[in-house]
Amino acid sequence: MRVTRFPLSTTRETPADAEIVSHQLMLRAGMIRRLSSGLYTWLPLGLRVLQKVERIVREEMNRAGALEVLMPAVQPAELWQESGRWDKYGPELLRIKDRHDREGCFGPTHEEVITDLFRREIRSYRQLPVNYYQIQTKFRDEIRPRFGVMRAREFLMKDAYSFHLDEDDLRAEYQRMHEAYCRIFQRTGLAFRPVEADTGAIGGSVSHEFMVLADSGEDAIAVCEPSGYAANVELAPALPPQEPRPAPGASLEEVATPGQRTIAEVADYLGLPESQNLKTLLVEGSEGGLVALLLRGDHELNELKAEKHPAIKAPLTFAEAERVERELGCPFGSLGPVGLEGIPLIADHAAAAMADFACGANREGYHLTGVNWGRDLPEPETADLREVEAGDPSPDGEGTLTLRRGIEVGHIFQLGTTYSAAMGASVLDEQGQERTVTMGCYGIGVSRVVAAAIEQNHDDKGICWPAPIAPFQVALVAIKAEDPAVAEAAEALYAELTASGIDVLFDDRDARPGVKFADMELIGIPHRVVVSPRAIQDGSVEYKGRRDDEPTSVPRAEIVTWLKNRLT
RNA sequence: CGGGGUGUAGCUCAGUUUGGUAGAGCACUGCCUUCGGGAGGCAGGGGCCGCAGGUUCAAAUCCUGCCACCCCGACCA
Repeated sequence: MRVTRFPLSTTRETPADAEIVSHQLMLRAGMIRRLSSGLYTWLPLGLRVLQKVERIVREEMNRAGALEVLMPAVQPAELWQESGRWDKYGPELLRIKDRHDREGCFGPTHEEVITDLFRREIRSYRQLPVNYYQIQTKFRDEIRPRFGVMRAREFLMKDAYSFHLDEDDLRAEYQRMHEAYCRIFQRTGLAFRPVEADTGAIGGSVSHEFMVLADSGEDAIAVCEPSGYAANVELAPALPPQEPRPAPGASLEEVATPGQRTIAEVADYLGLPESQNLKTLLVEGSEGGLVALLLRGDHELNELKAEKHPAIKAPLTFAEAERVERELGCPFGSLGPVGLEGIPLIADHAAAAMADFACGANREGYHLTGVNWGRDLPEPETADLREVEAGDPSPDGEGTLTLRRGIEVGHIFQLGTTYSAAMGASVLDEQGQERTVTMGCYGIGVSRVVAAAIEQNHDDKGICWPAPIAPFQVALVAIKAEDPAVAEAAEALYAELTASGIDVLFDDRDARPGVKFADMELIGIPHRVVVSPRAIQDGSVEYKGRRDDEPTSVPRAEIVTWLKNRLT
């Protein structure tokens, strides 16, 4: 491809509203353009990368035995009513009406459609297992789209759905998909990590996310390097403290703490560490009353853990300040578990292990100190409620956790029978008995992979594409192209490289060298070859890898082999 | 949905306080010079100053309403 036939539309200046580096570089390199909030056009350069990722995904899914289909992006409401998600799914679901007033939606995911397809097409256990996938545009009406294609409303996703007669077969397929995903992300050249994950709204039991490690990632993950344990922090269990609770040493006292509300303020005022303060959070219970959640002052509530507790209403809802004032007569900052009549207490394991602690006195401007479980108030019910922290023991008992950030590029689920049961997807088994099938589902955010790759591979000059997903393999730059000898040499080399199957971007523009170099580096082409008068003189060309510091002189006769050795 | 902010050339932004002929840099077009790290000169093209009302002799600028976008939070997962 010649640059004179492939407008680059690179910019030197960084667009003002792009926050993260991948978004900035995708705009500056001319890969994408925003049409509207969360909606992006892929320009030719960006599309090339997107399609490379798509191709790797497709090849590995096919290799793993999955079958490609293509389902409609627009789906009828009936199917969603059948699965029960028409009412459950929030405003993220873009609902639409056609001219006949029939309701439908633009698909954010395709469990319903695929389950419907399955029940119409597959009759016998002998046709199982089967795994259908598609690569297709999804729409989720994100409340706050941001970071370019990283969290867009419309995006390209590979989604796969497998069907099985029993759980064992599902687990085997799940494992195969797990391996296929590892191959896919390895091939894209990304540093990634599979982590245990929550199943969320999709439902199901077992689930893993594939995280590309990046500081800009929106998810936090807990990792234990020695043992290999890795999980999304929202899921990672915090183990109860090993040491037994110290015996009470102080007596209960009420002290005035005027104006002190937050844990930090109270701890500072009382001269105690935050870990000696008890944090009391009031949330709505599943029966309509309030429930008090108790945490050590320096710990954070894990909302997902909380809302999975049977006594707590899901989604987690904090008590309103007004209601607390009315029912308890004090503000949030003065809440404590002592004497909270009629409100169940649930203490985090670490909170239950505290002794001689401080907490609110349920009276504005006062706190209690020297509080002890079992003496000043009953032993509480305990649960794992807190967010894990760096340095916590790993849940598998080996080593300690570190926290890292990641970008979720893939998510696989063992769904079970949630959809097949609701929608009557079954087959006849060996005995001629009708059996509800069990399902798995497997997603990859294809467009997000592109952004994640940039987050992980860039420098101050621009993108440094991993070779397998680079828009072009080689940049060929002619310097002093108006010199007939240079033009001729560059044309000849371009023809030769193209003929040997190398994907070349030939910068044949009448531009200064600095402009060409800067553009080729910004758009991140992995290999660069320069043809110049000075090199022609001694029968060589100049080679430089995108991450190399210095160029290398390579004999003209050897450059094609030289490149091929580096392309693989 | 709540709070904050911004809308002026394709992009990055001045100009708004104090009303008086719409600007700069980059990008774009032409010519000349230059040519191994985003060149220089000259000459150009490009604007419903987000939209709609209002005040005024006169509005990018003041007033009212609306819209869009961005950030933080909540929501969603």
